[in-house]
Amino acid sequence: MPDFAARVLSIVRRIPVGRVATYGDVAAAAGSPRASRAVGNIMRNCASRDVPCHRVVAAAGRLGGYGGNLELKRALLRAEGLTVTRTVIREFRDRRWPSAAQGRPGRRIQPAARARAKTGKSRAT
DNA sequence: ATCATGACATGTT
DNA sequence: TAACATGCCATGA
Repeated sequence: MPDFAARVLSIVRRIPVGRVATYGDVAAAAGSPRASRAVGNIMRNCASRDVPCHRVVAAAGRLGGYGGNLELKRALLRAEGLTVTRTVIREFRDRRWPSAAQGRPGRRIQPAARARAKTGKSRAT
């Protein structure tokens, strides 16, 4: 269903200059907050140059990946007025996409995912 | 507290 | 089916 992809592209295109969004944010805006991987995949295609895939970064302000030209991504970000360190963006949460809820009042837990995330290993006591 | 690892979730290719 | 430019949580060191 290309809808998702189209939606993602549309969203990424709406990212203003000097601002960045995470795959998760884009995915969430696209309708599936868990489809961050899908977003990355779609970006990888980068069918449209109108899509500033370089403005899409990983969580925590990390750049994430960029088809072998990761430094290019950093350069682009810096060129937009962002401050990027070796691995993360400074003031990231301050430069986050306005629509992406800057305020993160604690992380919501997902009982479902968490229940399976236990790896089934021996848990303490 | 931080880094790394394991596992699952979600969608496209 | 498996891989991927991820994310989140919990655990282990």
